[in-house]
Amino acid sequence: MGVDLADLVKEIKREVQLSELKGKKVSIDAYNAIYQFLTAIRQPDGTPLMDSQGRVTSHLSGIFYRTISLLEEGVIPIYVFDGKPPELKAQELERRRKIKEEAEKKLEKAKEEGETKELKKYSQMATRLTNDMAEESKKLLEAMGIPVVQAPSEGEAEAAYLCSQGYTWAAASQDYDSLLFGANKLIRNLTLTGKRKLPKKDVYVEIKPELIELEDLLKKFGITREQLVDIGILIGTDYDPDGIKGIGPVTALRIIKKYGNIEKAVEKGELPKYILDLNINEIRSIFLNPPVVKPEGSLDLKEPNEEEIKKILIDEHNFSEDRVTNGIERLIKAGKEAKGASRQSGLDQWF
DNA sequence: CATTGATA
DNA sequence: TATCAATGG
Repeated sequence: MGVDLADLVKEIKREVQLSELKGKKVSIDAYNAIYQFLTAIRQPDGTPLMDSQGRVTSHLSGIFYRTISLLEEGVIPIYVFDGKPPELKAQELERRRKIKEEAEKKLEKAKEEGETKELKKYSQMATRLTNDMAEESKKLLEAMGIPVVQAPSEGEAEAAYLCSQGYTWAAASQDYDSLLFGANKLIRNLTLTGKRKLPKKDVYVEIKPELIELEDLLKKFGITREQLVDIGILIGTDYDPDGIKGIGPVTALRIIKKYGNIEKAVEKGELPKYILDLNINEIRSIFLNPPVVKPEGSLDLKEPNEEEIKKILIDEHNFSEDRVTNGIERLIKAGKEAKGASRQSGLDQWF
């Protein structure tokens, strides 16, 4: 979910060519990416890819092939995994859990009635990202020689930190929260095919990677990051999911620009008093001063462990040997070239 | 979502 | 060689 800044961001976002990212590192919110794979990589009837034991493998397919393709484009992905969520996220997590439960019930019903459309819709809604999936994704990436960072708390916060400290050129996620966490650059729709099907119909639309620069956003609206966070709180974040009733991005922007911050706006009677009970300062702190860690290793590509990749994908999850072997070949070749491109971009010399 | 294979 | 539906696990 995350904060819905679409209406504000649309003013300054721009398309970005994958070629512009050549030789650059990008920190990727792993949960965000994996979840995307789990919902998107499915058969027409909504069934995800599964191994012979019925375990879902859509995420492994997505990670394996997309990572290789990114590397072939010269982009070096750094996957950042979530740690322990902030206490204030409990309500949002509970809300999501309930939605999943409802979706599972509706899915069972759709199964009985054999409604293909409903079946697909609810099986996507019922998608869960388990710990096992995250751990196995991490293992696969490590076997591929791709840098993995374990965040102490929110992965998105860590990915933003890596970007703001220059470890990565940009942070990739579908959520705008990255901007509140301080990522200088956010890339949305970091995909290769550029095709995505619309939720309802079987229509495909062109989806191109887009770049949003924090500085452009703040300049455009004449606000600080602190004020952007206040705007987020009014709209609603994972830590106050409902936001303030009746206040969307435009109103929130107007109010914060006019009064400077939430407290002043409440004081002047522009916002209801109950907002002050929302742990505003704690939410601000989550975005402005989140728990993050310096990456342990070098964030450089390593030699792929061919045997380990094959063990995970072929032996344990029934991937086609031909496809995996071919993928590993591409991976090795692209890895070497990407390293070269990284050296040329000069980004490495900072460290 | 990404790749493959059929089609022209 | 380009396009698109089918397939992947």
